[in-house]
Amino acid sequence: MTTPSRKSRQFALRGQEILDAALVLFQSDSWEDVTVAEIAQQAEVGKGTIYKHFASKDEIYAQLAMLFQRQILARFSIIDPQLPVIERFRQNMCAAWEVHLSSKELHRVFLYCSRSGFRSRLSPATLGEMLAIEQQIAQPTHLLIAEGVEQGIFPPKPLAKLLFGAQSAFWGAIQLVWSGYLGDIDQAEHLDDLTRFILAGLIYHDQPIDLPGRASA
Amino acid sequence: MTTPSRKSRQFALRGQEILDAALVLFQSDSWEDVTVAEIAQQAEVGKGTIYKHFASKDEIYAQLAMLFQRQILARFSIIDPQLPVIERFRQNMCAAWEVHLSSKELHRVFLYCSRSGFRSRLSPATLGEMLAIEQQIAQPTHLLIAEGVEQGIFPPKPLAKLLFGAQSAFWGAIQLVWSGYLGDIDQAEHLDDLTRFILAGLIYHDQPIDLPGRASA
DNA sequence: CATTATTGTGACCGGTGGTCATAAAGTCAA
DNA sequence: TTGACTTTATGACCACCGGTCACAATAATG
Repeated sequence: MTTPSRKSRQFALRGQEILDAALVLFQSDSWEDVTVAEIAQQAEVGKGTIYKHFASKDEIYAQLAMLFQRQILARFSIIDPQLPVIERFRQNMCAAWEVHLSSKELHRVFLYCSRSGFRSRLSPATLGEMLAIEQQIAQPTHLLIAEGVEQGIFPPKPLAKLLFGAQSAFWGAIQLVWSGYLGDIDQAEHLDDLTRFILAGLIYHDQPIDLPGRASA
Repeated sequence: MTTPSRKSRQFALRGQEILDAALVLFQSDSWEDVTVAEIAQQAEVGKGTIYKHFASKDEIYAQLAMLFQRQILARFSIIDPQLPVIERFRQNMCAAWEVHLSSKELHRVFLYCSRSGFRSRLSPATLGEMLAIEQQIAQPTHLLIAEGVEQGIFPPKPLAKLLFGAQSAFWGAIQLVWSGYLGDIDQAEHLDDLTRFILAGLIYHDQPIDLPGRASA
């Protein structure tokens, strides 16, 4: 039982090699043009072999995207749960941000797989797997905001509403920064600004109109 | 000069018909699978004709995306410039939101064309055209925030920083809402939440940590 | 070693975006 | 009306892609 029969271990290894080969080719800027045949060549296997390991090219993308998601999850798990809510929130964002920074290839594939156009043509099994991981990723933030509401740091609004804003801003920022529209400010500063923005959006979510004591400026 | 020679007018008309035909087919959920041959059939022209009007299939996507952008621009221009900053900001967001709501097809194509993977394979000419429109779209928000800073409504931070948060949140929200992850709340409520969130993020951008007087809740 | 089960392979297929020689249609001077 | 000439329309054709499958190679079993 602990022995997946030696042969199947080697089989699994081949699968990894194929994913690795794909990732190497995806470093190129024209990564969307990489063909299955090229992946096969890079992995030193026949093209048919690829389809013994993955049902489709999209499945390769999906597996890489899930690898990326699991990296985020792993990065979340090392955050000290004793820290105050705001600090944990900060570290949470920083963790996700860093993972996105850590591998341009995985980041790109992840974004590619996040489009609903991609998901709609994914097999139900793989789609379910992805959604499950995504739920795991969302949970820490979910709990964090709930805790913040309990402690009176965030306004007592429905969780869904608070999450919506925070998620939107983070998600949008990731895409904006990596799309290269804005090249001047560096990444770390972006994260700091984003954190400020999101925390302000959460904390002052119910009182945006009464201006703070700045009208004198 | 005012007469583009009758013939060329009909030629331009054909181009429009092709775009219209494409848009009809893009209503389908599997719109990414629509082929050039199908568009030709829908437009009642030969496939080769399509390539007399558009350099590539991507060019068709791009033209539709730009149509969408021009709709946003038109919607912006009817906002009363006399209104106070915050109200104009609200209407600005509402305008963009409504355009996104108004046509699922155009919205989808627009998102598709926003991916950097798409832009990188676009012809420099068309890309430049798109960027120009995007700059026009961004300008009202840019000016609005600058005005808000002048009036002391928003903190005196660099425009780029304030814009970054606002843009991120809006962009992310659009994608989140339309991806169908969250199905319960209706669109109008989403917009209201988002507006609150963004305004709070802007107004309180520099003082997120000193908690407001709510710790009693 | 023979038998069986599993994994690897590349020739092959349907279909796609894109091209191009040719046909059709329009324009205009005489 | 005609005929020379320019612009627009067309579908057969091409290269290439993702995906399949009959068969070869290899490993496990007895």
